[in-house]
Amino acid sequence: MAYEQEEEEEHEIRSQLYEQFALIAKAFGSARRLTLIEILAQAEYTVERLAEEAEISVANTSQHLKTLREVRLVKVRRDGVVAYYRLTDEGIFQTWQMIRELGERHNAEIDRLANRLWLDRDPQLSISFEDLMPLLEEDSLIILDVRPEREFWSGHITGAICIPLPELPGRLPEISKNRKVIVYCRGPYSTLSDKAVRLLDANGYHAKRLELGLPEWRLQGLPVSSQPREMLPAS
Amino acid sequence: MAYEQEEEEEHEIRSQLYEQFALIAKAFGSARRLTLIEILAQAEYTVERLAEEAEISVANTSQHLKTLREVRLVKVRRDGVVAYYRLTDEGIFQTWQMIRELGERHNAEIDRLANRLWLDRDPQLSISFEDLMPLLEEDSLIILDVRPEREFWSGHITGAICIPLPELPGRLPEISKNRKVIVYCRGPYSTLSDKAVRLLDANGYHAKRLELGLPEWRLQGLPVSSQPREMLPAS
DNA sequence: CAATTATTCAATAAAATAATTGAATAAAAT
DNA sequence: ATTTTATTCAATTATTTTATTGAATAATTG
Repeated sequence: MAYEQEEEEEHEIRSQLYEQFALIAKAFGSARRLTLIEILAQAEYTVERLAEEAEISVANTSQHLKTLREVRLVKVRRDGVVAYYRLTDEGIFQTWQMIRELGERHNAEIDRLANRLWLDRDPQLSISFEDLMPLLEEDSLIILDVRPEREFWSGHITGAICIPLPELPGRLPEISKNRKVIVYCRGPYSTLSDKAVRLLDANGYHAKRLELGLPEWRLQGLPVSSQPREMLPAS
Repeated sequence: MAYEQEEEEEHEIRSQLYEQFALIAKAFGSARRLTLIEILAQAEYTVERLAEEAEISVANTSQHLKTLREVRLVKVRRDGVVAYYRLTDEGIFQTWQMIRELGERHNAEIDRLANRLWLDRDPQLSISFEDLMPLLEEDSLIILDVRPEREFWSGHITGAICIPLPELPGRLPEISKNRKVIVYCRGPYSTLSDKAVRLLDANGYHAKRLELGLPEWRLQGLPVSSQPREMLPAS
């Protein structure tokens, strides 16, 4: 009888414990929150700028950030009225990446949607980290980061230059035509670099797109440079 | 205008894509489903046996398995009326482990609950994989797997012997008293090995508990032995 | 061929989650 | 001291998710 009761209680504790783990998984279980996580994997952001990047209303973004905060997936620091959000640690991005890879391996619908997103992504114009490595020796190579400036300063491939996509058309003259250009952005589902490659290609440049983004580059232990927070631009 | 519309459409596709990834995360977002995943990480199971192990009703277990199946976290094979479920690949357990580690790192409630579950787990009687390695040379060591037989045959530490916990009291004579015993089970939140260590200890054995379970051992690439499916016991 | 067994399905009621809207708060700027 | 700005909160409605119960299905066994 006492033994049965002990078993009962143990089962109850374990249920509560797994309920807590489930809360963490649930925090990843929303398209909007995954979008926020993807952006926060690039840089610390304020609620308003984050909402703008994610194309979600500010109030809704704030609510989702609250959910993420409750299970400690994100942290806030406050500077006056302004709240700066960032991922708690590298494990958050890693977990998102694992979920992403599960989907890529097993889910046909994901395959279909990814291909629609990549309609005009030419596989010939893509390059993996591995294939880039030997080319890094040549100094005739330009590595171009087309993410928003704030993301670049928060961490970029060492040696890369920063021209955010919206500014690229006006700043083409800054790029020498006789050097190969390698463009990268946030990750496999970000199309900033696709658009940059198309633009460069149309203007007679020899440009390729890195298959993965900065967070994946960092996770693989490849060289990243960044600016201390105090020196970051406002927006 | 056409550009705006293109942006619109891209946003829509990306939303749908992330919705798919969210479905996968949601599948991990239930205490009961995590319990099922934890058990399926040990071995293939039928619905009924799985329900029994997880202490969930059969109908409810079947429903949760359906959810897991829909996002391809589990696979079924059928043999007559009997359905055998198993995890689709190693990535499922890895993802669960990442979520578990996130919780352990950041969630105080999880810490509190784990400690209640481990009330009578003596840290002195625990040993890590790393610390076990040098001891493996001594052949005076007995490695004891106290999980259900089906889990043992599906994969166990090479050299281990199998005595399921419920049978242990009656089978103590099989264990030589002058050899150290290392007991293991499903993982850090399984208490089968705690109970075994307590029993052995009370009977004059020198027993310790492995901190992690078989799935973690396998994931680290340590030596595992198993029996082909056809040779597995029925229950 | 009836009975048994393992699994799934359908219906239900309760609970949790989502996005929108508009208001509240509180620091900073005028 | 007002006004502006960034963020959060509260209320609402719609939707989704959950566990239970009891029935349906379909392969085996007697």
